[in-house]
Amino acid sequence: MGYPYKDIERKWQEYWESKKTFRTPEADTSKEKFYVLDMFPYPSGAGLHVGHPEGYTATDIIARYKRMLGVNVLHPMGWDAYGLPAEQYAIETGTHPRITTENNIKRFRDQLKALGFSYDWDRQVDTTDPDYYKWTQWIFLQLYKKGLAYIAEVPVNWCPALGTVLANEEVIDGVSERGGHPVYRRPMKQWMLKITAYADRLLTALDDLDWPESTKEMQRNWIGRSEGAEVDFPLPNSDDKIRVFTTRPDTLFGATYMVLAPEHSLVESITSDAKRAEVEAYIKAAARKSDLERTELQKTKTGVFTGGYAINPVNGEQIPVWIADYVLATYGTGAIMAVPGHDERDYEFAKKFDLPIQEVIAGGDISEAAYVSKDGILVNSANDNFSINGLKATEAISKIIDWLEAEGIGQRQINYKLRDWLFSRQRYWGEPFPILHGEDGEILPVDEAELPLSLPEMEDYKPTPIDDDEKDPQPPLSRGQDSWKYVTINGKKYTREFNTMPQWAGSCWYYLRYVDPHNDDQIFDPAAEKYWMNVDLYVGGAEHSVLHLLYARFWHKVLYDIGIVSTDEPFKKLIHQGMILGEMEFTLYSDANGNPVSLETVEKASDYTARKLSESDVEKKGDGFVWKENPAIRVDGKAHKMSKSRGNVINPDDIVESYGADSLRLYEMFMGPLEQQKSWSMKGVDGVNRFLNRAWRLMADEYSGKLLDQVDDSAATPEQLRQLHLTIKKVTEDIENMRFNTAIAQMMVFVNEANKWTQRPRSVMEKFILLLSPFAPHLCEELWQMLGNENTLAYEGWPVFDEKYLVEDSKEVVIQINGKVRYKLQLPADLSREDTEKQAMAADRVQELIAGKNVIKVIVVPNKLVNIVAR
RNA sequence: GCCAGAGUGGUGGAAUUGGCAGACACGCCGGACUCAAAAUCCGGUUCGGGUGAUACCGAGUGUGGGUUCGAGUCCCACCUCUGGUACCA
Repeated sequence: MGYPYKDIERKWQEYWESKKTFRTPEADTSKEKFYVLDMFPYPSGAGLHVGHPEGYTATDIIARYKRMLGVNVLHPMGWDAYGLPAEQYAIETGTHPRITTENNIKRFRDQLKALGFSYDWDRQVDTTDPDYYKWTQWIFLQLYKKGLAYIAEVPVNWCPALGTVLANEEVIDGVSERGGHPVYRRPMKQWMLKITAYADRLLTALDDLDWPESTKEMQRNWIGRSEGAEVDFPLPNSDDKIRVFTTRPDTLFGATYMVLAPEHSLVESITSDAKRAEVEAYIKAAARKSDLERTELQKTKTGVFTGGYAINPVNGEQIPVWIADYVLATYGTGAIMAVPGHDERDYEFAKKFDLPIQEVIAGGDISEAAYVSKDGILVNSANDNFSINGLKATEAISKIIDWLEAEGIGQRQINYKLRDWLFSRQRYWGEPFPILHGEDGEILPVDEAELPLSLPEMEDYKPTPIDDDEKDPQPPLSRGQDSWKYVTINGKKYTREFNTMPQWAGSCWYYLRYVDPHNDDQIFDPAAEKYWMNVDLYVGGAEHSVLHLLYARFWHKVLYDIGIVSTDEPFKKLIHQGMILGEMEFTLYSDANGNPVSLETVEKASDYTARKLSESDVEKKGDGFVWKENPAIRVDGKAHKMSKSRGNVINPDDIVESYGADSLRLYEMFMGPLEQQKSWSMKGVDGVNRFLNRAWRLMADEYSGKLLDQVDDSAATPEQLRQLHLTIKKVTEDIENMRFNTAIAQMMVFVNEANKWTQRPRSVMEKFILLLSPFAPHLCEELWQMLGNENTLAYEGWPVFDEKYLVEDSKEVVIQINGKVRYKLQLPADLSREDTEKQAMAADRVQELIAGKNVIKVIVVPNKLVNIVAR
């Protein structure tokens, strides 16, 4: 039933492919360009998910629209193909990850082609292709040469289950982002990238980006700039000092004790003999905790006294030094001055261990809780030659820093939460580092001419299980063939680096390779880069708000500094498509005896049995839903994330099969605003499919596909032109603003109107087809051809809106009395303010409504409304 | 806790300079076509009054206040939800 979408879609996909309709035009500086980019997918074995076509359809509409405006469009697609699943599959089955990856890529590409996206497939990139990762390795060498890549023995996030270390950004709530395995801290020798050198630039450049505010804010928080001071606390009987970082040096007089991170280098020397056993036990226990345990146990503070003291430099008091794991070794100096009166964490710690609490800011009550404020006045903050008493915090901060600097015991300091990027992984399926290690510890970069450095062939891809805490685990590449592992240069023996790069490496710069993807001699032709960059529109999921988008910006800035790219930032405008949830589900809970219970009583769903209800079993009541059989019982109504275990996954292939690609595209755009989270509805797919059928039947016979007699060369009526131009205006504006749902709504209005016409002028219908074509390209190409056009419509001029067709002789003017609509009047268009008021007041109905009242005021908005204020 | 965003019919959502709340679609109800069903077409559909049917009246955009001739839209306070983040000194 319905229009023959299957034949049409196959036909046009073959046409576009064989004619290379969407080949990217050559860089031509005399022509405007538009670079519209999707976040390239990881080609997983599960195939395409309905979330993918959401963003891809949006960018495809923009790309097709821009082409019709005569703009040169770059609209590419590729594969972020390194990653754990292919490797894990290889470990289980022995299939080489390259094979798995190739198969998955083929499947993904077929699925994307079946959706009619206008990608230039000749420009596809694949991060696992040696022709591509050659240049990923090349960029790494540039980073190394700039001193931005270094090896360091650092505390890392070690994930035993994955057999690899992870970047801070890949650890969420103490478990790995992929797989949710526990993560432990341990020191290891690893490659690091000095992203911290770019912290300030990464932060300030955010202000000028046309990005979602939430994403910019997340990056700001992640970079975490804070201004303050470093202050030295001398130790008695020693030349050592404990240096702390604080954002509140104004509270220095309130520092009554100090805390070091358990890993701090001074812990050993400061600890008294009497406390040594206790301190060592605490350090060991802290090291053993996973980040997850550390996070979970954060409610209660732990720590031990070292037996040592330090001297508060502003008042000479000896204060005790503790160690506690609430102080992080990786932030600031790994040590803090504790001001329990004015910091919640220090307050809690001081209460628990009965440490003194000193008030230095008046205005709060520190007998119950810390008073954390910058509004109070400083008290108890003076020594023999210095005082900040009576000042507000902001003034006191700068005054005391000046004093500290003059005395040589402290200075202004800016700190960032951002850490250097841990860049090596103990995995097989990743880019090998182009680095050689001499036996004497020499680090020798591989000559650029020898790139790409390919992965060695191996049979066993398993990560090495950690055998003891002392030795660093050896990555899989250490088990490669000797011919790969060992290199002799000028008689000197070298061993290759056995770590591989993280998955983020390839995605840090793929958007640059698209401008010139087959260049063997250089990373890309600078002229092509200059023409196509920046990316004008970048669409992808919000889950990449920090990781990918921060790393890519970092690499881009480095490439800019060494003159490889011409812009400081890669992505001018960024949009996140909202997640698509499964269909709305209603759940009724029953207790152990099988009696249905109301939602309020269900605390842990596991104690109750859940039963799915259909929409017809429930009824809306108040904020929620109740069970129709017993309206006293509230049921849970919610849309959930699509997941295999929940069984609510929608496969795009099935939708294409039973409704066609155009319906899927249109539905995903019609669901609601692109950025918003939405839940799937099969009924909604029916709706847009019905619309496409109606559009088809305006022009073509449903079954034979022949052009209808009503479509002819007759002259368009003013009403037809009005409807058409209304639609041109609305659709054009909505595409520009990426409001696809309302653009589609307007086209539905047009189809409903046109359905009533007995004659449908070809000139009008052609324009409508062009408007619809970015959304439903297959259907429109077919109709376009049926109307007698020979070529693809992909490069036809976009219909131009003309105001003159919308001019009306008369306008409906709303008459309000005291702000309420009471009457409507048809008045000549562009009537003056005075005449509008005169006509409105003259109307019989208006006189009737204001009879017996005093007219106090009349507000007139010409062509629109008259509000009569009467008492 | 903190940061960001959002609360509109039975449902998804419209209403971007304050000016007819509910476009468009789903669902539902009624009708046409049909032996029947599907598909399709036509009409109705915020809620509550009111009417034979219109007309008409009242209420209504999370809650409470405010500004205004006029508030979904602006201001203040609060509630709920979604996403992010969490000992960052």
